Amino acid sequence: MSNIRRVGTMTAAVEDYLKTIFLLSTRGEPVTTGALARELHVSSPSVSAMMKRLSDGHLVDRGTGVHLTEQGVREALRVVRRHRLLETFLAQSLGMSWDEVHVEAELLEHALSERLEARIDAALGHPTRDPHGDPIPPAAGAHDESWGRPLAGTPSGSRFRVERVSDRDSAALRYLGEKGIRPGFVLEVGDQEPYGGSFMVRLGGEQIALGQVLTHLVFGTIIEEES
Amino acid sequence: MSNIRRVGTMTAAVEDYLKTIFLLSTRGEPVTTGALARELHVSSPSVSAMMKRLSDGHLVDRGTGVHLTEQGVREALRVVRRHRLLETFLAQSLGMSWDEVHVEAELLEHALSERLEARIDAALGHPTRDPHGDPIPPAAGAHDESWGRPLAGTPSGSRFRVERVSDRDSAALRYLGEKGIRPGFVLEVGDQEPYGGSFMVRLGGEQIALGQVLTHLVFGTIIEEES
DNA sequence: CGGATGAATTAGACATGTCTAACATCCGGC
DNA sequence: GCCGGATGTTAGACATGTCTAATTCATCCG
Ligand SMILES: [Mn+2]
Ligand SMILES: [Mn+2]
Ligand SMILES: [Mn+2]
Ligand SMILES: [Mn+2]
Repeated sequence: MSNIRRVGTMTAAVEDYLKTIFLLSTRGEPVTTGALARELHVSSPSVSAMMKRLSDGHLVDRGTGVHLTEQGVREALRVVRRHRLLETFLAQSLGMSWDEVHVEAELLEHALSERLEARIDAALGHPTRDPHGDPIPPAAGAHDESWGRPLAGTPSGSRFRVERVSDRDSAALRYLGEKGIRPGFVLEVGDQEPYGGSFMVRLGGEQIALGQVLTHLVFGTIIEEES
Repeated sequence: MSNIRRVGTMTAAVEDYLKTIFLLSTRGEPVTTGALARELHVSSPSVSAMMKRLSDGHLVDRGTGVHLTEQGVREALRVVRRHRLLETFLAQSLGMSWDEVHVEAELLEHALSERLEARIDAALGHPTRDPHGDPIPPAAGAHDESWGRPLAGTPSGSRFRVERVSDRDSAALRYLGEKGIRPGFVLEVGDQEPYGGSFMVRLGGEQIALGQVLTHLVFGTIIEEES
């Protein structure tokens, strides 16, 4: 009856699996039973069972690890699009902070009709990035999910433009947001303090010390010095 | 895993059953297995099974028909509140027409967190009526769900203020909306054409003929002539 | 009073999605 | 070449929510 399913076999669970497979693989991480179980907070037998279902439904192929089929990618992109559009909407139109929107979007993404998706997209002026800098897949056409390089390991003295910040860790997001580290801002990279200490960066005259964990959540590019 | 459930036993299905029981009973209709099956588009054994579960969970009592317990009413009101807040939001903030919002809200109502509910409520300025004139239950405190009287049977010559329009029939809503029949407007009631013909009303100088079905979807009060 | 009718429940099945416990398999190190 | 540990799958169970078919039960009518 009035369930949260849409076309054919697309349930909230299937959508979350597809999305997670997509994100893991575009991050270059191996897509294994274990990785999916960890990521989705389910047991590995649950993942095994779901992979069987997705495979039967021609949404994934199984060789070494799991790979989305063309149709699987298409469905995954639809979910990712809804997720990121919703995050953008919640932040922009309802004033939610960037560390709150992910959890909300995680639920709403499964209940968003195509019509409402189009309305939100239009109301926002067809945005291409969500509040964390994640690219929003277009309704139709190609999508580029490249991550740039992590802030970790950036050589001292370079200038680093922040492009994306991982939205997984809400507390870290809040912390980074307070420090002003958001997509679009440029950091002057300083030294890594010895023995796994803080990573020093400068933003608008302010000196900021970032713990190891944080430098692996911030992605962007090194700006070539225009001499 | 990331399911659409919230506290304890509250699933989308349970929420829809509670809401439907609440609406049937406040409309004064008998709340029977058959009525619920019809209303929710499920078989009667499905309803029987769910009534057993709700009864075990102390959400309903079963004597002649089904009755919500105090806790059942509380939960039902929470769902109705979310539904109507969402309808109001979709209409007001996203420009959806009043015949589109019900279907959307039917899905979203199960995925709305308390936090987001509060945001939407605040953004709208704590509205008390949804686009169809249905009262929005407050987050806490008493709620009045009275329906007024149907337009059908209103004596010729009286003035009738439209207060609520049933949101069940989308096509009828669109039609009524085009004619300008919305909550807040006052109709001058004319004659019922013979043999089950149209019901004639006048709105802002315009003569409108309403079919039988429509006059049972419009509710309001007769205005006492201020002489 | 007995049968037809209709409403509700019971019985039994299935799909989805999860779990734990047990088993299989692979791979690196010795 | 075998062995232990990690990784993954199978087996079996359970909760939720739905269905169809069969049964029960009350009621109404002749
Ligand atoms: Mn999700
Ligand atoms: Mn994001
Ligand atoms: Mn619903
Ligand atoms: Mn409504």
